Amino acid sequence: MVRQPSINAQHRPPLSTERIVDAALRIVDGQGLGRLTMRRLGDALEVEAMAIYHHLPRGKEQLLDGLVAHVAAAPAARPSPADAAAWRDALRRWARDYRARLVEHAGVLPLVVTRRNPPALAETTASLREIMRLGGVPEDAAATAAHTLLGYVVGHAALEVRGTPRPGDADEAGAAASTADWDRRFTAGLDLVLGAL
Amino acid sequence: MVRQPSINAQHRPPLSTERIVDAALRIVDGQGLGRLTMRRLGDALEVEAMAIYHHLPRGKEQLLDGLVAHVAAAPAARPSPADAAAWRDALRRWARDYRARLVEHAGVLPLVVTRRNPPALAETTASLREIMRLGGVPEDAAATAAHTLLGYVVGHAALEVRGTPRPGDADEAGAAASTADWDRRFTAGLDLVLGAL
DNA sequence: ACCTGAACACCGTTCAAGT
DNA sequence: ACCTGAACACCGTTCAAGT
Repeated sequence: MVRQPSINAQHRPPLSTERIVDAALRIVDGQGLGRLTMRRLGDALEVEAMAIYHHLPRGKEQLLDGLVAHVAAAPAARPSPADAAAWRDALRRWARDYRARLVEHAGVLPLVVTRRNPPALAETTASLREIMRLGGVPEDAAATAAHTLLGYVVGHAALEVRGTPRPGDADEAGAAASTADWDRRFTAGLDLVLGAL
Repeated sequence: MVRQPSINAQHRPPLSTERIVDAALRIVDGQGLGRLTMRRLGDALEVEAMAIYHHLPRGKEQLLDGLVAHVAAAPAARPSPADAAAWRDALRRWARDYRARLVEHAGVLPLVVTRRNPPALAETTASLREIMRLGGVPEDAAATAAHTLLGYVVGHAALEVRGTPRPGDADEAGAAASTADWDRRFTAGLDLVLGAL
């Protein structure tokens, strides 16, 4: 029986930034941000924690930046030329998608919401302004609208997370609002905001 | 020369929950949330870290809850009966005050925004609904308005923090938006939202 | 009742060393 | 180039002990 050079080197995909961030996101979604440690992340990847630093030289800071980028990346699907007049519907679709992604990864929300990153934020608002520019909305009205809409979406997602008891806490079936309540509230508020633009 | 029984016991105010939370807030405002540790907090209070647990049995969790309560406490000044018709102005005042407090304590914002606390959130929205109830706004319109407004205020505050480079980072005088820009954006968006209610 | 000191089980990160 | 192992300087928290 021929001895393998290493148990691991054979049937394990090599480490990569993408695999690392994916594993980190899985830990955060499943166990919460507080349980994301370099050592646990190493375990999940079947690697010593220190191997991660070879791919993320800035360490945990860079890992958290990667999580934010993965969740908050703004793929504001630009409307096809034919739809240009329907910019309001395009904004509505974008808002619903963005909110869904934020709430789905509630554990990352504290990072998305407050990590200082002016360039990433500028990119998001720019893509919103582009939708409105194609729809013929004046520049400065579009700039205000972009910040207002993004603020509402991000803020409401935060309220939803804040207003939902942790699974396993008390009063889970008590006075707390249900998912359906939050859906309704988000839609109602979104209609208000879009109507005002 | 008479020996003092203890250097500290004499001229030091006794520890209290309030003093602890105040000192913690000073550390967070001055150095950031990441530098708030029980040991550093003990130093600031001229006490061993372990003494804090006598006043906050739930430890750091309770400390963070205290910070959130201190910053996000919603003193929605209820309008005097004479002002009841001016509920829109009352909401505007409330929104400006709340936003100012959030931005002033930017370091606590990640906690305010996402710490699960349904009762505290319900209290805030209830006080907003009360302002509108006195102004004669129908119940369910007021409920939607309260969530929309609160979502906008919290979300915009988060955008401001996210869009402001840390003091000492690069491009501080570069492409980043100024305080005046953010003030203008907040006011413009607030007018949009209030106009839609 | 209030605080201390030592200890425990963790962290993130460095660095020299292995392959 | 990529990963490991030991080590360092921290964490939050417990517990017995002091006053």
